[in-house]
Amino acid sequence: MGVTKSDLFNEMQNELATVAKVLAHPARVAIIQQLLKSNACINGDLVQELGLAQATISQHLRELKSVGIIQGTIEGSRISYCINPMRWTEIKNQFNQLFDQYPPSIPRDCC
Amino acid sequence: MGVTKSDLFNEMQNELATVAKVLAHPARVAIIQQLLKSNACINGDLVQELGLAQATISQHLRELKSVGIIQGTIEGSRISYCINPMRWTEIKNQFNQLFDQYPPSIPRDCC
DNA sequence: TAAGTACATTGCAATATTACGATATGTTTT
DNA sequence: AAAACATATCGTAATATTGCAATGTACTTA
Repeated sequence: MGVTKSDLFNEMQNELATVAKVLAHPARVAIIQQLLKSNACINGDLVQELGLAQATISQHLRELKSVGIIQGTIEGSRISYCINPMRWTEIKNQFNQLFDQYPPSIPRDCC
Repeated sequence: MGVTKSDLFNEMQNELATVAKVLAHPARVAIIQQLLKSNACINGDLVQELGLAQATISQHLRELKSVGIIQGTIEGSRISYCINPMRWTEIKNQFNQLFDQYPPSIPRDCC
């Protein structure tokens, strides 16, 4: 196996899981935080900052791009990465839609 | 490989990634939503609700428990699962600490 | 245009995840 | 105590992820 049965779940559940998967690696969290921190848009200086090989960083960047949370613009021979503001807000809201479901308005008697 | 170099990253990054990994499966999102929805604390009725085998659900429950987001209490021969309120808030805050870093107070000129 | 720089992609080895049948453990009912 | 439940754990097959060296692609500078 090793393959998720995504047809069993609704779109919200699958989408949230997909985004969470992208955040589910410390290198990718670190990359995001670098982009947040750096005044100028950081590119492959990430290879210096984090201690991973260039190929590995590139792979992580691709996954971050795959859910649209970051975007890259070609800047001569370099590539400038940064947060995609629209998508950032969307993702933030997606998570908060889940997180704000608790505590429920009607109290529960459980546990 | 297949093994994350977690020593390269700080605690916040590793912890957020660990929690995100637990949310990174639609079945686990679905389980959480069932626990949120059900007035009484749902147990292995989850096997009925979601279309997965009992062993699979049990495995997902264990992962949710591993980060403390849910807790189970033995109720006779059954087990009653529910959200752990403290941990829920902690996790919500962890994510929002990241999410609220954007947009930055000082505007950026990038992209 | 050749050499250098920056980044992406490919290919591969090590490890992790997903799913489930089978089985173990513990509880309740008969 | 035996049978019937409820849940956890084990073992295993299929697939996914992580990391990197090697290589490809594209721009820049000499």
